[in-house]
Amino acid sequence: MEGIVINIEGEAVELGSQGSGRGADDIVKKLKKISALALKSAEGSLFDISHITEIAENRDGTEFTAVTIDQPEGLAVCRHSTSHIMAHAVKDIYPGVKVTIGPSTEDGFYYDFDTDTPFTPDDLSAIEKAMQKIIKRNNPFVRKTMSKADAVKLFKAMGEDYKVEIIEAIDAGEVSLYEEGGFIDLCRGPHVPGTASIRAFKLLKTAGAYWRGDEKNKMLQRIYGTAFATQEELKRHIEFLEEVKRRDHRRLGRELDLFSIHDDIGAGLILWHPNGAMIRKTIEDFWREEHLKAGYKLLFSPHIAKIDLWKKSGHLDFYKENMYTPMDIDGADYEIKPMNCPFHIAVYKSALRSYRDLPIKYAELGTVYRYERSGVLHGLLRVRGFTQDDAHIFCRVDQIESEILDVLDFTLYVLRTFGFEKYDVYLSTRPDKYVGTLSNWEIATDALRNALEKKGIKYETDPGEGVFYGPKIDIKVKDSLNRQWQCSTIQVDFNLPERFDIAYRASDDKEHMPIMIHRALMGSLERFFGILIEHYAGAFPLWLSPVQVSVLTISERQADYAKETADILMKAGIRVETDLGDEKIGYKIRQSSLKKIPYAVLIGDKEMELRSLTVRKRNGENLSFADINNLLDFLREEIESRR
RNA sequence: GCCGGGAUAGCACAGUGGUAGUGCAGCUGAUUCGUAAUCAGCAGGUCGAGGGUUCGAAUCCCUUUCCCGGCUCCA
Repeated sequence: MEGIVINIEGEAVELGSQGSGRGADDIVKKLKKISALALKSAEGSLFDISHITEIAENRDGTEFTAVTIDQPEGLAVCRHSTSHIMAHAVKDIYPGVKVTIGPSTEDGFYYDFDTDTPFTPDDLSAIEKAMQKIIKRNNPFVRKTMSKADAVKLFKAMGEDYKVEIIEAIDAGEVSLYEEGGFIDLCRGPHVPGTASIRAFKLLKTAGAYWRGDEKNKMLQRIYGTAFATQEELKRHIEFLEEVKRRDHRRLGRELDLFSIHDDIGAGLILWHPNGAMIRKTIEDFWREEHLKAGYKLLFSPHIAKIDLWKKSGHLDFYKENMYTPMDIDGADYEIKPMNCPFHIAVYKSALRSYRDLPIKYAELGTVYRYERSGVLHGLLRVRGFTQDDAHIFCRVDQIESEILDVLDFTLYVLRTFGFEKYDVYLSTRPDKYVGTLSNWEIATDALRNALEKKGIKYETDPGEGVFYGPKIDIKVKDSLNRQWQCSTIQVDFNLPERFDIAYRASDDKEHMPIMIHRALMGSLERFFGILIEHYAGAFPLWLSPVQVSVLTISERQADYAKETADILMKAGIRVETDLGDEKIGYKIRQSSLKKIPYAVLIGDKEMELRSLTVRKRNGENLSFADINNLLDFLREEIESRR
């Protein structure tokens, strides 16, 4: 065990055996003092603190760092251990339950159990109490190893069939077990030194989950929970979850009268109410304007097409489960469209194209219908009928990179306009099953990568995650709560040009096949709208607000003057509403605030006399304007800047 | 699709076999008020839909539609 160095809060401590360095017990003591949860090797693997001597024996010459709960890995270890404690508590209370797996997740942990009687919310608090007791006892987590055969025997004897199945699938001679207060679980580890290392946790909800995520397997009962370094952080997380609830677009959609979904119309089908429709109209106007500026041509295409089109496009082969059953029209089968691409190709094919025409960029707000399983529908975020902000760029291979560069700029500009400043970018490369030539894949993937690098955009590569027809770039925006949403996608396509045999005449006087780039910036208007509602918590910036200004009177004396004022604003293109009733001004302001109208113009005798305007911002701040033209200039400036 | 929970007035909810309720919103009247809820009165329901059990069903049973939480995180 020569040369083992453990970094403890910046101090390098050498682990020695006889004479040199510090003894293992001594180091463990030191580690416990700083509440270290695990040790991390130079290459990033994690180990138990109690395992320190074994580490030393097996891993000479390696450097380790103490990991505490303040590091992401430490928090993950803590959550994983909490899931074990939960399983322990569940087994204590319900001995017949079989345990399966219980990993840590991005913001907590879960454990899946096989039980005939699902857990209720009352069960959760009982389990929590049992967990508190286990934590209080500070049982040490003890790591053991045994041969696969012995482990199988052990878990078979315990009746833990799932563990047996897991062990049998493990590709190693030995497996590790963790024991804590008599509860033994198969686990790779590492774990916190003792149960008292868990300081703040909460069980959150129960859910059904298939064994190994496969719907052919048995449905298990999952319990979700989370754990944090301190009660304070746990409290903050719970407040965050409440904030998420407050911003729920389905709730705000009803409160602000933006959209609705009806049983008798159908699941996953959206009605846009006047307020929502106004926002959509504003988004669409912006979208069209910017596309024209960026050199796109706008298209409209029908909602249905003959089934042969979908056979030719290949959708019937690879997209069938998302398509509705065809309808018979005069003896021919028609399909409702799940995508817009075949129509855009038909427009491309409607004339002979020269290399000089390329790139040709067609854009359409195309409404498509896709079958989604009933259980996955979710407000505006997962629907069955939606409008894609779709575009197809037909270009030569040598144009791919510059087109991608343009699309990236365009995408980020559009996302920024909607207040999305932060995003993560992913480059997905060739999967195992693919169409097109290897050289084309290489050219296209390089083009995407070069474009990202030229822009200096940080990205992650997802190897093999591309679509079968070409590589792609996905952009996932982060909203104001730092939640990630995928909206934008840029995909190269070798498949459709070939299937539809599209061509252009090149300078060599021969026919060549163009490459297609599919791209969507917002993805689907419905989904994007849902994300926007949550991002802004319903308080849209002025340019998007369905009602921009409310005109409120102090008493009914000012009604006529208020009407005049509102009329001037309306004629100037401001979306305005009035509240001239006999309620008190406090009530009217409350109503205006609840509707999240950006500005309220308050009109009393004073304003009427001086012809000045008092304006209350949504946040309570007061502004005053000498006359209505000053207010108009102010509003116009804010609308144009799209702040 | 599957597991669990749910559907009661426009909205949020209470009501476990015996005459359907509360708050907000709505309507009417009073009030005319200066920065987030003035007061009073009135009206509003095939208790998601269909079937069954019962003297009697919002309530119990079956079917069905829709909604909600999940179903990638691999010991």
